[in-house]
Amino acid sequence: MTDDHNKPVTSFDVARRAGVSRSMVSRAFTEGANISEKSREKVLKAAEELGYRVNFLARGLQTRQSNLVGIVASSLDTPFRSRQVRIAAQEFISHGYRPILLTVEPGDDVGQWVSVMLNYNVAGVMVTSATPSPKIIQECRKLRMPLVLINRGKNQDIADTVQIDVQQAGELAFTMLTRSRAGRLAVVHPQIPSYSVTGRARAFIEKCRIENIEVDEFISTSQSYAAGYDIAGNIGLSLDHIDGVFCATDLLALGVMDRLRADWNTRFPDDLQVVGCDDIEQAGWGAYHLSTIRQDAEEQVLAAVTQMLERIENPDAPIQHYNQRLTPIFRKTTLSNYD
Amino acid sequence: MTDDHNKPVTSFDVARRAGVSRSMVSRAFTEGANISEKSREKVLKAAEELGYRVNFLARGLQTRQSNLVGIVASSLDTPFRSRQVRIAAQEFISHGYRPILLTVEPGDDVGQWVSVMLNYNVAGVMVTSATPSPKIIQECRKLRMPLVLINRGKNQDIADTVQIDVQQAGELAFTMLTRSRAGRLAVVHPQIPSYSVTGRARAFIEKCRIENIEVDEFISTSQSYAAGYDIAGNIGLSLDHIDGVFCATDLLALGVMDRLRADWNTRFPDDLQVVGCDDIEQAGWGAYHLSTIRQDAEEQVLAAVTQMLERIENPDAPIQHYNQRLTPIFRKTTLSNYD
DNA sequence: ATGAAAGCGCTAACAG
DNA sequence: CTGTTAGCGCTTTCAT
Repeated sequence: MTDDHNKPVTSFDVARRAGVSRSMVSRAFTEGANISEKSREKVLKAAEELGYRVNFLARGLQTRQSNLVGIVASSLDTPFRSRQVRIAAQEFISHGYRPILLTVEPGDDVGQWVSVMLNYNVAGVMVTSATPSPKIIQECRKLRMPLVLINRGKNQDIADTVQIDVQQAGELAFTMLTRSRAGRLAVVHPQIPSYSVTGRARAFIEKCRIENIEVDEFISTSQSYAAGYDIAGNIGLSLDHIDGVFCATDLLALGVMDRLRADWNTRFPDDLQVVGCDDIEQAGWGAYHLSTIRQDAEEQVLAAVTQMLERIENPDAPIQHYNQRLTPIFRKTTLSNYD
Repeated sequence: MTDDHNKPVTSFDVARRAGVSRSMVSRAFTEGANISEKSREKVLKAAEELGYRVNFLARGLQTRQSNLVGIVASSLDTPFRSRQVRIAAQEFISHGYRPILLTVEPGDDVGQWVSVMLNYNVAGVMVTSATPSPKIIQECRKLRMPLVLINRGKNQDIADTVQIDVQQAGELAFTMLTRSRAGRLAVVHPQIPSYSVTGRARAFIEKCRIENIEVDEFISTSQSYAAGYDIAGNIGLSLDHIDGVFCATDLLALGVMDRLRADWNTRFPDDLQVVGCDDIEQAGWGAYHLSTIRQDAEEQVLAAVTQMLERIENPDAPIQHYNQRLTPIFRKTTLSNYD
C-alpha cells in the first residue's frame, strides 16, 4: 500500500488499477449494466482494495436525479411527531431514499426550509409542521417538486395532503363523552390555530351546538403537557358543572389529569370523563389509561410516502387528498364503550 | 414567460438573461465574492425571474466539500433519543449543515448505514444507537471521515466520543437511595448490553458490593416502559425485603411504578424508593415525580457537534473523549435530598 | 463487451 | 471587476 495519499479515490483510480476504462467501473456498480462477470469482479476487487465508494452526488448530477428526500418537521421531541418522523425516515430508506431532516423551530419560516430543500435537488419533500405559505407551495409546484403535507388541510388543492377527518374527530369525541350520560361538556385546545388540532376542537364544539349541549372552551398556550397542566387550573374551578372534557391532544389531556388529581383529587372517569386525541404511547400508560381517538401514525405516514412516490413517478397526476379515518379507543377515562 | 420549459434552469440560463458570464452568477451567489453591487443585482433579478436555485450538489462536487452531515440513530420515537436528534439536527442546521437522518431498526447493521453515509460525501457522521463495528470505524478513520459516537464508550480510542460517566451514575443512584436510610436494594436493567445503560447498572452493583449492601438484579427484556411494566411483576414478589430500586432508564422506572401501583398498591417513596436515569420529560410528570439522574441531552449533543466541527476543521487532531457529568434530581420517589 | 468523448451544473484559477 | 478555461466524479451515447 504505497498510495495512501489523502486524495479521495475516484473511479479513475479504480479503472487504472483494474486495467479497464472508467466506464467499466461505472458499469460494475450499476444494476443490470452491460458488463461481463469477469470484468465486474476485477473492478470490484480493485475498488475494495482501494476503498473506493461511488460518489452518489456526482452520480446524481449526471443522472439528473438524487435519491434524497426532505422531511421538514417541528417539535421533533414530541411523542407523536417523533413517531411520524421515525416511520417516515424508515419508509423512505426502505425505498432507497435518504431523508434530509430539517427541523422547524418556533418562529421559523417553514417555507424557507422547503426552499432550502430545493437546493439539494431532493426528489420530494414531506412536511409535518406549520403550513408553508401558498407562495412556496406554488413554487414547488412550478418546479415540479413533489410536496406532501401532513395534517395541514387541503391547501387550496395545490399540494398532495394526508389529513385526519377533523369532522369525525369532533363527533367521535362527543359520542365517546355522551354515550353513557349526557352532560355539560368542555373542550381544551391551544390558542395557536392549526388545521388538525384546532379543527377537531371546532368540530366538537359544532357538534355540541347541534346536539344542544353546552360546552365550555378552555384555551391553552400550546398543545403540550405543561400547557394542559396550566389550563387545568381553570378547569378545576368549573369542576362542579362539567361532566366531560375533550382535550384536543393527548399531551394536553395528560397534563389536565395530573393537575386535576393534584389540586382537586379528581377521579376519572367518576368525577370527570376525559377524551384525548392522537393515542400517543403515554396515553396507554398505567397512570392514565386515557380514552382517546387514535390517529394511526403508521397509516398516515405510509399514505404520505405513497403519495410522494407516486408523484415522483408521475408529476402530472391530479392532486391527491387522503382523508384518514379515526378510531375510538376506550380505556378508563370514559364510563362505557359502545357495546 | 415563453420559456416555461420543463428543463431545470441552470446558471447558464441566468447568465444569458442577465447578459453576463456564468462565473458572474456563481459569484453573485457566493458570500464575499469579487463582484460589483450592480452586477450582483442584475444577476439576482434574472435568477428570481427564472426561478433559479444554486444546485448545492454540483457546487459541492466542485468545492469538494458538502455541507451534508449524517445522523444515525435508533429508537427515534423514544423520548430521550428524539430529544437528542432534535437538538443535533437543530445544531447542525444552525451551523450551516444539513443532516441526513438514517434510522437504525433492530437487527440492522449500524456499520452499513455509516457506510452509506460515505457515499454522500458527508462532512461527518454522528451515531447515537448501537455501536458500529471496529471495522467501519477504522474505515471512517482511514477515509478521514469525522465520526462521533454518543454513549458508546471510548471505542479503543479510535473515534471521538461523548459519554456519560457511568461510574458516577452508579454511585449517584446508590447515594440517592441510601442517603436517608440504608436498605436492601435492587436494580433493573435490560438484558441486551449497551455501554451506557448496562454500564450504570454494573457500576451501581459494584458500589453496593463495596458498601456491603445486598442488591437484587432484575433483567428486563428492553429499556422500554413496557419492559419495566413486565419485570415489575417479579419485583412485586420481593417487595417485602426491598427498600429501593435503581432503574437503569426512566422509561423502565415509569413502567415499574405503574405496575407496582396497579398490582400491589405500592406507594412511593414510602413503600419503595425508586431512582431512574436520563431525566426524560415524563419523569417530571405529576403522576410520577420520579427522582432521577439527569443526563443533559443538550450538553451532550452540543459537545458531540463541537467535536465533529473541530474534527472537520482539523482531521488530524488527537481523538477526543468528552466525559459527561450527571446531576441528581430529587423529586418525590426518594425520601430526602442532600440538604 | 468495452473504450472514447461529451457533458451534468457548478466554481476556481488565470488573464485581462 | 469580469470573462475564459479547466475541471470536480460520474454516467452515457456512440463507436468499435
